[in-house]
Amino acid sequence: MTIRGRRVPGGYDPAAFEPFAVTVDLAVFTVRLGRLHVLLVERGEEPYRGDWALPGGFVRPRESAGQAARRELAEETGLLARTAGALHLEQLRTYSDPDRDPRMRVVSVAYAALIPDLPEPRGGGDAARAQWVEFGARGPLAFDHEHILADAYDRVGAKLEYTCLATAFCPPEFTLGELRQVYETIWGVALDRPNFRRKVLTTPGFVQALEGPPRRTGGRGKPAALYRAGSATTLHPPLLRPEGRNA
Amino acid sequence: MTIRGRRVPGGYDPAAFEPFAVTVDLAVFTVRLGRLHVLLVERGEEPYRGDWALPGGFVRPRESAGQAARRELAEETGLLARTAGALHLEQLRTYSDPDRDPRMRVVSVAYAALIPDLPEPRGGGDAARAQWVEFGARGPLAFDHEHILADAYDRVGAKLEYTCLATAFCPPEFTLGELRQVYETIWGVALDRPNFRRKVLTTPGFVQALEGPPRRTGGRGKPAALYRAGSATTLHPPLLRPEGRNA
DNA sequence: ACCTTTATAGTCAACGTGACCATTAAGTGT
DNA sequence: ACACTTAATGGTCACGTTGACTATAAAGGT
Repeated sequence: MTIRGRRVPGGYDPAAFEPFAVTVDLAVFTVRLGRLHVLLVERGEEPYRGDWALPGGFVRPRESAGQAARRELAEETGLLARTAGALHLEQLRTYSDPDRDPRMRVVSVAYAALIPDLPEPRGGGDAARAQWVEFGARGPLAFDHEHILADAYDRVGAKLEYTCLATAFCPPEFTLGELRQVYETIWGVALDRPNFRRKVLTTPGFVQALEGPPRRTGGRGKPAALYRAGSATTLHPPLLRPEGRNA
Repeated sequence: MTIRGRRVPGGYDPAAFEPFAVTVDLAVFTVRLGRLHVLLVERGEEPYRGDWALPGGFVRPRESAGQAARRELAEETGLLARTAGALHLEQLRTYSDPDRDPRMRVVSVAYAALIPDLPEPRGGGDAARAQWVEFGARGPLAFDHEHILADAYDRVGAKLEYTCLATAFCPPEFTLGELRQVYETIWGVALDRPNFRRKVLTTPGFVQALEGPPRRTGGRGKPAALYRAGSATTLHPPLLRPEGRNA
């Protein structure tokens, strides 16, 4: 069978059905002032006009979902231009409930992104306003974005345990206190300072000490040594969160 | 804007583009005779006619990708009818490279399925033949299925470490030796028998001892006690594979 | 000066794990 | 009948990691 000059699988004609739209949705996280924030846009149209939603948009005919995610993030927030490579972007999973969008059949590939607390987002394009909203302090989100965001949060929390992902929330140079605060903020627990330090420093490749004598203060207290993210990506053994189980 | 009686997002008309097709691809694993096997179908049409491919098919307009995965698995193999709930099905990730299918734009949601070595698959529908093929002993697969299968294998191997997933490969009643063989087969390593036993039995909810005096032999050696899968889904602490790092 | 805050150094016991060894209970081969 | 093989099961022991905790150092605030 041939449709629009392309062969399609026998016995099944996709053009006979109503077309699928494919979108990407982004759960962009950052840690700001010791609190987890999510990047949200305010919807300017129906349905869900005025509600918060995850940034995202349609995948174009000649790009992959990952490319679409990067493009949308740049378009709607201007983040990519400033942070360059200092960005962790990871595919979460795909949401395909037939009724997840009341207008038409939309299959959405969700991504989670982690960035340091440097940039200030700016709204643009379809998204009237893009803002950092504190996680947990927001009304219900449009579509199934509440569900997506919850999944993204679970994934990020879990990946902190066995990967070096936490450094993605930190600027290029950071103190161990800042790194620890990432864990404490996302997990919502207090970690023992000396134990955390020991764990991080004895894990090869997690962080890399900056030799220069420069030290920096976070406000009060003794100045801390500076570190950079190391070359390792996974933690062996993992840094498990205390007591509470994740599932 | 209204298309086919449905409102579509302003400024972007999905019908103006060539439509996306959405498919599911399945990486179905089982452990048979101490070796990992994958369920593959032989392609009956171009492109890749005669090559092996992962079972899968189009997502229909009124079903989710997960429902499509279950339906395709049943249609192409008849597995679901026999194994009922004894099946672990998990979304892997979505593959969306624009050129992954030479015929048209196809976005595929990949799933991994784990089943015990009970059923015998039967080809049907589009799939001429569905067969268990030993993992690693096969020619290149069609499309990007080689890539999908490799990702699925990595995921399964990793999840054995921190979940109770291994029991999904076992029949309802199994011995600790059979459970251990699942790990050894997929990880490709030998595990210390007493240590494995201790780990499994001291992890609450991993397995549940069957009180009846029934014992069973796997051929030679002392008969082993039988167990059922427990209620736990995650392993704390994890059962890490020896030495070699996964990444 | 004294307190608060944070970083850093170190100790100690509990726990989990890997490496072993020993025993039990079946089948196999002579 | 006997030794040999195989696999399950029971147990020990040393080591490494971790959680809890104490102590010291270096900054700012009052």
